[in-house]
Amino acid sequence: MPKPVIPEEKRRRRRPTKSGTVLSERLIVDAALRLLREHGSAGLTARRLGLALDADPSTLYRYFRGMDDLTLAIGDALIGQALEGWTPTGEWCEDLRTVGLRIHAAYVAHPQAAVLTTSRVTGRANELAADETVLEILRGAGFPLADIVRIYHAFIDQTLAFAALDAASLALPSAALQADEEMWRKTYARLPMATYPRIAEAAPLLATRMVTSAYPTALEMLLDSACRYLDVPLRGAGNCATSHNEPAPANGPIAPLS
Amino acid sequence: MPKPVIPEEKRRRRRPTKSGTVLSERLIVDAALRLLREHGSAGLTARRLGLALDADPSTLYRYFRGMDDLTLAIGDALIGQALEGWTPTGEWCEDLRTVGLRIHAAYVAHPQAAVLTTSRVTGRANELAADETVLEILRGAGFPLADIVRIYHAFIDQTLAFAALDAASLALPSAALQADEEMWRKTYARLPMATYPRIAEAAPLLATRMVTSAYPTALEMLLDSACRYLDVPLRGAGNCATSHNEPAPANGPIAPLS
DNA sequence: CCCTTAAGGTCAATGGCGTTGGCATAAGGA
DNA sequence: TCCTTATGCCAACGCCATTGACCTTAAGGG
Repeated sequence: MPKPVIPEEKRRRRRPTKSGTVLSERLIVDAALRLLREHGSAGLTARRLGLALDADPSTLYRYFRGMDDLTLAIGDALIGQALEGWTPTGEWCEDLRTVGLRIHAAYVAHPQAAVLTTSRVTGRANELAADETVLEILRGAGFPLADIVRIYHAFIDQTLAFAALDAASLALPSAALQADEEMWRKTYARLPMATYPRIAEAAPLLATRMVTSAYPTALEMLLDSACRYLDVPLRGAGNCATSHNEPAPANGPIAPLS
Repeated sequence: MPKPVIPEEKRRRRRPTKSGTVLSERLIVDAALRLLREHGSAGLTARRLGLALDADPSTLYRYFRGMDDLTLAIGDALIGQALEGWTPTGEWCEDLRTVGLRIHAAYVAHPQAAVLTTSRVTGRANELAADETVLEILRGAGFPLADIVRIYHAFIDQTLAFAALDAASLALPSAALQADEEMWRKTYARLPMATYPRIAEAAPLLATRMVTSAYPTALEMLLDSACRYLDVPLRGAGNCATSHNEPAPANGPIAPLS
């Protein structure tokens, strides 16, 4: 067992644990999700997981290379849930909206798990299926390939990015979460009009809006831009005063600015 | 020291550490940023920080309530860097673009630190100043207050969300990072046309695009939607087939869907 | 139906982590 | 110069992930 690679699902299930249950990847992932919900995103520990499964912590290393490998398996499960049972209607705008909201909702439904997995790229089946779906929807809308890829990129990363952000808020220990929410009601609401005039005048609206997710709004703006672009590919009159013909001018690399 | 609240910046600096240096919040935060860059986002530990400062780990608790408090201070520093030295031009669209790209860049320049702080709300001075700035820009554009708040919310959360997502990629151990990038070139590029036709046809474009940040594209689409909305507040003909009059219809709460 | 074999459990130990209580000492006001 | 106390240090506690050695028992051939 120094570094004995873990056998795949082709394992001939063998010994039950001392309490009688027979382990499996599925069983472990489910237990992990339960632990995450109950103890927070930092509450998934090998010891606790062993305790929850009535098995020794070291047993987990028969199923996963380490805790990181386990989190990838958890992420795969979440993606799978997102589009489970959904079928496209053919209305590209509606379909894109639904897919976005579903993926976002699936992650946000398991915030503590989402925090650990949102930014990981697994290349597994469920992830591929989701990508294929989005590309297919955009193709059906009639975009040229270059625009399909541009919009796909913005759409999927925006969805994952908001999922991660919103999940992170929800995954905070409840004390910190309440503190954050009350920040908008108390701190921000009582800022002096003299030094923070714009925050002060917007405070009531901010207090109600900032405690919700901005994803629906941002998604709608993205869809809006794509819709209008389908009619008028290049920006006509009445746009931003600044001039640039490409809707997505320069995509910098993710960038080691140091 | 059971729970001896930490005195504020009104501390009369006193003893130097045994190696002669006199500690300060600034010094500690800088050292923390250095550690994060060198050892990754999980590499900031009290022990290592103590080592880097030639001070006992427990000394840090004279300056911060705990490691969490320290991360908030780090986040504050990042926000401060983002808008340092910038002044608005008066062109709202350009200003909004610049502010967005600057905040995004500031976080992405310290990916390992950004991972820890992007989703936290501190309510400190630098954060407040940034919020005030964005609201002021939108007000100057002529939006009514309700729209100011709507767009502000989408803009700031989108910026932070992408910053977090992109930072998370960069903060991965370099081995995992290369693996992710090659995933698009190898795994995705060689998927069978039969089962994944859309991915297959888009593969070359995906390979070059997916390894960059989608933030510039998404930001441009948001600005595009806002710009056009300023001219035509309610959606006219030629929009999405699905009907809804509000650009941002239902903002769900961040949502315990359980 | 028994016997071998190795898969898959358990145990114990290692080294790292955040955090805290007690103690020592030097800085700065008097 | 002396006293107070802010601020540093030390040692210890109870977590954590991971690993190597050992043991138990089910699987599957004979």
